[in-house]
Amino acid sequence: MASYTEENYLKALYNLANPQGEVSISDLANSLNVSMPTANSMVKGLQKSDLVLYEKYKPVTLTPKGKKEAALVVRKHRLTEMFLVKKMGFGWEEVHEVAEQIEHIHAPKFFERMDEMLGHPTIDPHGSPIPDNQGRMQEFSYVPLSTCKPGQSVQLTALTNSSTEFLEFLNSRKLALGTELRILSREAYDLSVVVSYDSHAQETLSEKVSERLLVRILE
Amino acid sequence: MASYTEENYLKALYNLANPQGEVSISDLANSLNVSMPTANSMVKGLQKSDLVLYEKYKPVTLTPKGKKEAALVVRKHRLTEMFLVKKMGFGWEEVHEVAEQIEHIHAPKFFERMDEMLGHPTIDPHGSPIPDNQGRMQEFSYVPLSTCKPGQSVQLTALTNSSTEFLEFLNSRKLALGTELRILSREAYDLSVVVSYDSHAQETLSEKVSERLLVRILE
DNA sequence: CAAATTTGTTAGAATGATCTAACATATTAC
DNA sequence: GTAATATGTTAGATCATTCTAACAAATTTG
Repeated sequence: MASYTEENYLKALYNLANPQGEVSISDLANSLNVSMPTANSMVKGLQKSDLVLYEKYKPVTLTPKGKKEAALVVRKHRLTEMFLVKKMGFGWEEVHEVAEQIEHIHAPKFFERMDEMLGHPTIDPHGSPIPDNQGRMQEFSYVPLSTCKPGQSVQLTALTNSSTEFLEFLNSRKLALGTELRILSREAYDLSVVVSYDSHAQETLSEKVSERLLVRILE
Repeated sequence: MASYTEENYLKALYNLANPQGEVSISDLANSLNVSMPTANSMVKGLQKSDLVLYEKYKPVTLTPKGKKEAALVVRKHRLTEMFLVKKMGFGWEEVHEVAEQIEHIHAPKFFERMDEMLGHPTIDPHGSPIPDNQGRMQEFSYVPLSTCKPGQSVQLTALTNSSTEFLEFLNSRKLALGTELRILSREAYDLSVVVSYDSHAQETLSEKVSERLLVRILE
């Protein structure tokens, strides 16, 4: 069984994977705040346990076994976030650190009960999909707000970044998952997007923000 | 801040302490399923952090600082057990293993919310007291079993006499500190008390014995 | 394409938590 | 009050996870 540390490596590999499923040693080291030699030697260990594929000077890939283990950790993380928000009155911006710890608890029944109490949710409070108990993830077709055109109506469904600062920014603008936006215009000079929603008749979102907001196109 | 492992040592010392607060290295090692040299070297480390008092060949004692840290871990453990039973539908017999893990989570708000949702409980599902958020344990007033009334549930908590014979008598009846007793009846002619506990459906304790058993009334 | 930069690897060491073997001290029992 | 037993300590090793320093390969850039 993977250690606490190994679980964190698996999760990072899962989250950092490019469309080919590859992660560089430097991205891995960076994301876990460890040195490259550390990441390198841990990857060799994960390879011995058949959790990753790895060749010198090549990027790392999760094996099916590693991917499933990683997905189950992610499942525990996202179920926990949902539980904290829906059942324990936490704000969505403050659940990440706690979930980072609880995701390593080994107690299937604990997470099964969360799942039942939440009615088997498929997305977490930030709109990220929750893998099922076999580690399978449902597919979504989200697009970044930055790729949408004026005149379109879209619904905010997920985020590519869940940093506290970003969530606090969204709170300050009363933007939440599920909010419906109408795209008024896109400024050519700085690529910012002007939208209206609810009581906000006109709100300008910078390119940086609009790239991180994933939306479902309504019309 | 104490590591996961150190927290387990502190908790064991807290739970194993005799009335003088002392714990032998062998009891400590035994309770944690580690070798004596391991316990010995960990204790030296805890001493460096001012969490225990220790002299070669002498029993170990928690410092006030160590005792407070230990009590806060115990608090998290017992609050968690209560939460699992009352809010998540667990049976009281299956919560221990999960609580052993969750007690090490560092997230004050998580446990504060549990505490609020449970209405600030003072005992856990097994009848053990829950230390407050300053690590203080409520004091219980012990009464002799001989003064209790039929129908009451009590927990054996202390003895007025610790002679070998008395302890051996208690051992022979599988009576230990912490055992919960239900008082079935009191015989008028010899003042003996009939109790049930664990697998002992019915056990008669003489007046002499029941005067020497100090119990905490549970209900 | 050669130089500069980035990325990755090896070697060697440190720390925390654990072990076994061997020895020392305390306690118990005759 | 010795001898036997139980308890405690030291020394030395191992394993997981981490580091820095030095070197090697791959990629980017002029």
